[in-house]
Amino acid sequence: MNISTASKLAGLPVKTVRYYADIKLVEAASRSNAGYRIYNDVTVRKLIFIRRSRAFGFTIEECRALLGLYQDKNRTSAEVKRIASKRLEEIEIKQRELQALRDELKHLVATCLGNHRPDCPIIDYLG
Amino acid sequence: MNISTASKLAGLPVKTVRYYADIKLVEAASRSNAGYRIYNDVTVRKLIFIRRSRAFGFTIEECRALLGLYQDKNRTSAEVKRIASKRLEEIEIKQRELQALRDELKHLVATCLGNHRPDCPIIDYLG
DNA sequence: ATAATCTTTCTAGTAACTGGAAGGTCAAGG
DNA sequence: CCTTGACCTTCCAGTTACTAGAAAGATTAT
Repeated sequence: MNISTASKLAGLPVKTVRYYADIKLVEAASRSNAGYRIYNDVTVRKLIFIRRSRAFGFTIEECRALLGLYQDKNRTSAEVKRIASKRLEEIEIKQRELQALRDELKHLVATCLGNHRPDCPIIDYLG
Repeated sequence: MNISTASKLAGLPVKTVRYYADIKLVEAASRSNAGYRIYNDVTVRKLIFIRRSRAFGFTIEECRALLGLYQDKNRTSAEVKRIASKRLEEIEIKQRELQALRDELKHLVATCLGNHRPDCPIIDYLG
């Protein structure tokens, strides 16, 4: 399987697939005579795992840890839960920040007349 | 006023103050005989404006636009409102994404026993 | 005079890719 | 056999918004 096939199966851009091998997040693919990368199902499965972990906002380093656990048959679910809980907490903090931001900005936008005059509560607030 | 004083008044790190001049977000400060940057209140005011705009998540380029409007006595509040509304919409999109993510991750974390055994619904889901 | 605390410039690193150039390979059609 | 187009390779640079650190000069306090 060439890189573009693997990339389609994994749902990742070709460049990203190469990149993940460059940073050793997945093992380097073997090569054809011409030097083309050859992919197998196991690596594709890992790429999918990474894509989904990334979609959850796990950093590459967290993905590396999760991937280690994914492959480690001696892992404990407690380890996995710890990483996921940490991420969950980060998400919830971000949510509260965004909510505060939104409320304030929404208020400003609502107050601004948005007409041809220069008076603007948004600018007044920021300045 | 030296850079560290300006930096304290603006609530920004010294490095950041220099950086904002490097990218011409604010005008370059004048210099003392020894080559030290000398700051005035007007620039400090702009730095504060930028800091607050950044805290709202406006990008540097958006700050540049807002700063232009901030200084432009012929601006219309409609222009400002447009930029702020766009940012508001981005925030709300991000909020919906985060909410979906949180719900899913929270469910996974709740389902995971988090014990010494390897069985883990989080890993199962990701893989 | 000396030490501590500024300040300067410069380079390079961060996260996680992405874009593009220059060139080699492969399969299909004429 | 040749060409065309789609693939593949490597390498370098750019993105965002700073931040870290080094080497060296200036200022201030004791």
